[in-house]
Amino acid sequence: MAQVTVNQVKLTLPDGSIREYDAGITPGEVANSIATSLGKKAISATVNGAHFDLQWPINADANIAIHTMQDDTQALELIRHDLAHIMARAVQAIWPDVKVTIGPVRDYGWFYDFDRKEPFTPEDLGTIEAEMKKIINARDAVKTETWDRARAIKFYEDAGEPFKVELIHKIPEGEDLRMYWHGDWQDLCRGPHLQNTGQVPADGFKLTHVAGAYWLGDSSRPMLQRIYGVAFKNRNDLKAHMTMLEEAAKRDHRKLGREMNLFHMQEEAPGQIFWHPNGWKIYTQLQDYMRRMQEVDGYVEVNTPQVVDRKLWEKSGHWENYQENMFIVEVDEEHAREKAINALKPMNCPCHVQVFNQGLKSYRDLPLRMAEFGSCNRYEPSGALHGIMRVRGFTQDDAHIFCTDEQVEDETKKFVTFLAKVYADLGFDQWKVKLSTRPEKRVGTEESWDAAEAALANGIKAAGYDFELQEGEGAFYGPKLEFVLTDAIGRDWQCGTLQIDPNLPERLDASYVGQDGNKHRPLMLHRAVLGSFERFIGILIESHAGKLPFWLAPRQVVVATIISDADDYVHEVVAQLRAAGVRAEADTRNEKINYKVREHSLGKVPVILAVGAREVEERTVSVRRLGEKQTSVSPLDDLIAQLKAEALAPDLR
RNA sequence: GCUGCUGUAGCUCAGAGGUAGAGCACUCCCUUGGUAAGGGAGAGGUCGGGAGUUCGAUUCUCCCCAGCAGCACCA
Repeated sequence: MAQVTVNQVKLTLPDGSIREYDAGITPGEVANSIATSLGKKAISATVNGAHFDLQWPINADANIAIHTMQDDTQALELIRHDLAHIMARAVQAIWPDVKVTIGPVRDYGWFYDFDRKEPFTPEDLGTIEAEMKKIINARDAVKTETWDRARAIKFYEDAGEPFKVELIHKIPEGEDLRMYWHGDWQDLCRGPHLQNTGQVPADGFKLTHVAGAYWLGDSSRPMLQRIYGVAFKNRNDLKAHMTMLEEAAKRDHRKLGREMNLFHMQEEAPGQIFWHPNGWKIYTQLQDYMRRMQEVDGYVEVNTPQVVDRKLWEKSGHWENYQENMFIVEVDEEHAREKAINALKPMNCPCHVQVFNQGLKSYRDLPLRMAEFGSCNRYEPSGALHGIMRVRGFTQDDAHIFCTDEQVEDETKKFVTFLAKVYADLGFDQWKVKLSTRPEKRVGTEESWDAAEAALANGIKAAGYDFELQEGEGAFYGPKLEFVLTDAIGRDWQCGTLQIDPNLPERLDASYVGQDGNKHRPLMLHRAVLGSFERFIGILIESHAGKLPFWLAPRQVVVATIISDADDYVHEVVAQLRAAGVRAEADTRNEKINYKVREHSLGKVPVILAVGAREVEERTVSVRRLGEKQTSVSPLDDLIAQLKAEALAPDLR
């Protein structure tokens, strides 16, 4: 008699106990075997670190942990992923001719891309939500199978789903394809999923908006319609999330910029900023601070032209590679001695090499750290513009460090240390560093890339920081570091950067005389700490919700009268504060103190001094700090001494 | 640049095929009030720009510009 042998697998549970099962056992069955109640509560499992569907077979010894809805990470991933499918099913139920594509989970929710002629309207979102709730209430079972490629392709060709067919062609040969069914609705999907649609909380999700998105992220491919949703385990979490978004919207620098009268922008100069006195005060304070800091750190400051002949841009390579982003200036023949085509500089680097190239440089001059608060203009695509964070006219706190290969690592360490000090001074403790390595299209030898990438990695580690790797994201000439801050609603913005560039010194023929008496080519490190003043100020405003630290606040003190008999004293107080280096203004308007306090509080003025008969009499002021309800009375001289100290920039304290 | 949405007073917004309205802000008057809006009066708009349909367009249609969300881009 033939003996049937079934392989056994040993599964190790989180408590360390080991159970044996027939190979091919599913996590669902394992959960049931542990306890019926666990079987009912189970939603998925982690098997050797991978997130497993309850229906997937386990064919080898493994560590296993069964998940329930109590496990937030897994529960939310499943809920959001199932909702992506449920939404796609709802859309196809309402509009059967819509083609489906992909629908991944993302922060707080998911999206799904559809191909449909007519645009989805905001009203459609409500219709889709209602249909989704029907599907959830139907509690349809979720089933999964693996299919071979040919069968899956045939299936999607018959179903008229061309995008799915294309996706399958992108999946490596030999891999089985996992098919999922939510009820009778089918999708190609990696999984895992919940076991029935009813496990998704019907009141914990919301469709938020529709937007275009290119198929496969490729702008030469068709544009699809992407519907975004957010989902949580219950209604309260959803509500909390929506409240958080409302709060974030209040910190939007575009809104605060208007309310605090910092700047404006208008149609005639898209992507460029009209700085008002208040906003410009922030800007100049920040610039003064950076200038002092850079001087201490061994930089020299230069200033270079705005409008430069195309000849230089041809030499630097910008004319060929960057022209579509440049503002081109053609000089009218009648006014020009010779007809010339110029461009507004999009970057400072070529000009800095011109400064470097004046006179002979020795190895003793290196590293040469050349800084400029360089105004640049770039013709950014219209859709990329965003408040003052992404603009067409901006000023970088730019510098180029001319140095030798051997100096790169030390310069990197020095720079990162410098940047960290600045960020800390400005109130940023949370920032990310990304190291972008060699891209496919590149110049230079493998050895030089090895060395450059290692120098950056070692430099940043030596400074005591960790980095994320972005493979293949470097510039064509060299690797780079990006220092990333986050805005009010969680969007990342690159601020600081450090890039190694052997290319531009070569193209523009920069050289120094080495110890050996021969000419050598220096490396160039492009670097910025804030990135651009415009973007950085945008981030500053959002992260402080407009309540800037005292030294940066454009309006630091308002001295407000309670009665008009206090006018003279108020003017005296303002004069003394100004003499002490504090930005102070008088508010002697014929309004009640309540009104004045409200207005200046909304204006984010950090200190309001109220003055009535008592204060005049006693030569004191009543002090109210922004955000505090309580007031205190202080002798005028004491307060002035205190605010004078507070008004100092961090590096001057 | 692409898809969709939006554009009415300084700001936030309502409105309708018959050349516009609110609140706040602004100006003036009354009020001198002790910590987040005291009262009254007044002034303020080529309804983003251009063309078309119509007796008549700010409203409907088309084109352009700008903004917003996302995608793409980001030397």
